[in-house]
Amino acid sequence: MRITIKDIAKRTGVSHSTVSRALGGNTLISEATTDCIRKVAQEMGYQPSAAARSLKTNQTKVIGVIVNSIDDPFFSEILFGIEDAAQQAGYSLFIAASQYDLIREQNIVQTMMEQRTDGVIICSSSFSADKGRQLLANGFPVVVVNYKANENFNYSIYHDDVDGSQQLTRHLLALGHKKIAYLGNSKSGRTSLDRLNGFKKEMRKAGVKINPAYIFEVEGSEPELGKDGLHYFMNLPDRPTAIMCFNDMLAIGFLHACQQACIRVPEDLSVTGFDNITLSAYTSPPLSTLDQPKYSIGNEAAQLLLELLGNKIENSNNTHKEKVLKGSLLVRNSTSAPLQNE
Amino acid sequence: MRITIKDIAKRTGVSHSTVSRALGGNTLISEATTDCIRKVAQEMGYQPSAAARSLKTNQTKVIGVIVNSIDDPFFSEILFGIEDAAQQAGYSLFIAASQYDLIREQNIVQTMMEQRTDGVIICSSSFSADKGRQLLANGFPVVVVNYKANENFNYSIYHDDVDGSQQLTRHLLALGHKKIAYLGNSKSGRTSLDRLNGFKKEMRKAGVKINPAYIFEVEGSEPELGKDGLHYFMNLPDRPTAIMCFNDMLAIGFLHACQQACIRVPEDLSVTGFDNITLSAYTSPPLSTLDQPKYSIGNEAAQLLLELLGNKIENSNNTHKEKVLKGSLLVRNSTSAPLQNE
DNA sequence: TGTCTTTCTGCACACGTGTGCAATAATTAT
DNA sequence: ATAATTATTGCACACGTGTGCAGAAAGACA
Repeated sequence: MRITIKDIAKRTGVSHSTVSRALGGNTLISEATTDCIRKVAQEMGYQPSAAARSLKTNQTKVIGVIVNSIDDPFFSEILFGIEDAAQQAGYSLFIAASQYDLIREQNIVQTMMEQRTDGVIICSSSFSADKGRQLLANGFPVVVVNYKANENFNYSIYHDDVDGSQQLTRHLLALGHKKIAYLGNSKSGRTSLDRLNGFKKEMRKAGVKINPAYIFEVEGSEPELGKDGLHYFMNLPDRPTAIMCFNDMLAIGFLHACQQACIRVPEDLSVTGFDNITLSAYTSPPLSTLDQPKYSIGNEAAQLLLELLGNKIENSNNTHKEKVLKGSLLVRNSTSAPLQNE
Repeated sequence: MRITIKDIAKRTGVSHSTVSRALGGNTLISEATTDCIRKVAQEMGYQPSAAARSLKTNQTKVIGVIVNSIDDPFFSEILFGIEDAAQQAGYSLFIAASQYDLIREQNIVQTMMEQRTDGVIICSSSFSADKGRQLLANGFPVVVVNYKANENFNYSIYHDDVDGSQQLTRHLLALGHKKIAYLGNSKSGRTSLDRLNGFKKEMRKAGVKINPAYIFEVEGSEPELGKDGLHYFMNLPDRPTAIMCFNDMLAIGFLHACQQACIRVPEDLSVTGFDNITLSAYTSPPLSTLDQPKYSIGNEAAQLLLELLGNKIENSNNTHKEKVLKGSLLVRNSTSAPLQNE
C-alpha cells in the first residue's frame, strides 16, 4: 500500500494534521518537528496524492490545453511557451488533440470537466464554439489562442495575421510582382480569411488589382494538397507569378509539386509560406515566410490564464482582455523578382 | 458551487448511495429510479469528480506518456497509436516532454507519481534509467518504447532497428554502392548503435569492407547538424558514394546541405533516412527511407500496458514481455546507382 | 503561585464518491 | 394469514488531505 501522511504521523508520533501542516510549510509548527517530519517523509518516500489534495482544496494545479493535432509543428512551439509559464507557476499541462473530430472534441471537454482542470487554453482554431461555451458555462476560465471567434470568449491571444499577410504582400510587391495569388485553407476559418484580407488590403493600398481567379482554397493544410493548388494555378490562362500559401506545410507541398512539374522556384514562380516552422528552412529552395512568435504567443496565453486563476473575481466579471502579437517577415530564397518578359 | 451526487439525491428524494449506484449502472437499483436519476443528472449538468472517484477506487483512468520532445514528428505518430488504444479502453493520456533535460525529467516523474497515473509509457530513448526505476520502485506499471535498456524493464515494444538498417544497406548494395557511410547521433544511444550494427552486419554479409572513416557521429538529430556531417564526409580523401543518416530529420538537413554545396543527390551521392516522417516525402529529392510502423508501435505499447492494468498480478511477477516490430524499406528518389567512374 | 500570553499540537469535520451490510418494501410460497 | 424469499434502498464508513477551533504546554508577568 502507498504511504500517506497518517503513516508518517504514526512513525513520528504526531497527528496527521501536524504532518499535513509541516509538509505544507505552515509556520505554526515548530521548526524542530517540521524538520523531523520532513526527514521521515523523505525516508519513507512519501508522495502526496493529487486527487485527495484537489478534492479538499478545490484546485488541481493542472491546466488543460486543446490543440488541433499534435503532429503540427506549429502547435508544438506554442506548447513550449505555455509549458514554461505553467511550470514556473507550479502547474502541469493536460494536453489533448481534437484532430478535427467532433466526437473527440466532446470527449476532451468531458475529460477536462471531470478532471476539474483549473483552466483551459484552446489553441485549436477549428475547435467548435459550442464546446468552448460548454466549458465557460461550467465555470472554467478559458483563454483562446489564434481563435477568431473572439466574440464568444473574453480572453484571447492571437497573432496579427492581417498584418503578417500584408508584410508578405509588400515584400512581393517590392520585388515587382503584380500577379499575386493566394492559396487558402477552407478548414481554417477566420485564420485563412484574415490572411486573405491582409493580402487584399495591401494590394488595394498599392493600387494593384487582384484577379479573382487568383484566390483558391483547398480543404486543409496537408502538404499533399499543395499539388491541387499548383494544378489549379497552372491551368489558368493567365498564370500568376507569385503564390502566397496559407501556411508552411502547404507551401512545402506546393514547392514539392513545383519541382515535380519542373517549375523553377523562384525563377518561374515565387512562393511564400506562413508560420516559420523548423523545416521551412530546409526546403528547396528555403522558404520565404512569416515568422510567427509562436513561443511568445503560448507564453502570453499561459500568463493570462494564470492571472485569471489568481483573482477569480475577474473571470465572472465581464472584463475582456486580448493581446495581439505581430510576426516578422523572413526572406529566404523562394521569392525573387518576376521574369522580365512576364 | 459545482453540483454533486448529493444534490441529485436531494432533488430526487433518494440517498446519495442510490444515485452513485444508478449512475454507475448497478443493476441492484430499479430501472425506474435509475432512469429518473439519470435524467435529473443530465438536466442538472452533473459532472463526476475524477479526483473523488480515484481517491476511492484507487485508479485514475489516466496513463502517463513520456516523450523526448513534442515537436518531433516521429513521436506524434506513436502518440496517435497510444491514444486510440487508450481512448477505446476509457483512459486519458497525460503527456509530458522531457526535452533532454534532467530537471524536467524529475519534475515529470514527480507529477506522474502525485497524479497517481495508472501506468506509464516511456517513449523517450534518452530518458534516464534512474527515473524509470523510480517509477517501477513506486509500483507503477511501465512499458518502454524503443528504449533499449531493456534489462531494466520487463515490458517493452520496439522497432527492429538492426533489421531496418540491414534493409537499407541491402538496398544500397544492390544499387552497386560499396563506399557506404553512416552518419549517427551520439545522443541517441542504443538506437543509433543498433542502426550502425545493422549496417555493419549487412556489409559483412556481403563481404564489403567498411572504411573506418565512414562512420561519423553528430550530437543530436536536428537538421542543422546535417551540414556538419556533409562537411566531414566531403573532406575525406576518398569520398563515400552513399550516406545512411541516423533518421529523417538529420537526412533532411543533410540533403539541404548537399544542395547548398552543389552536390547532386542521388547522382553524386545517395542519401537515406530512417523513420519515414511525413515531410520526408516532400524533400528534394524525396527521401528513400525506412518506414517504421509508428502507429502500430504506439498501439501495441498501449495495449500491453492496458493488459498489465487488467491483471495486476503479472506486474509484481517477474514476467517479461517484449514485442519487436519490423519496418519496411521505402525507396524514393534520393538513392540510385553510383556513377560509373567511381 | 496564579494568570495571561504565546507557541504548538490534536480533534473533528469536510471534500465527492463508492460499497458492505442492514433494513425496508414487495413478492412469492406455504 | 404467516413465513420465506427477493428486490430495492439507506446507513455508515472509507479513501487522503486540509483547516477551524479548542486544548495543552511553555514561558512571561504580576
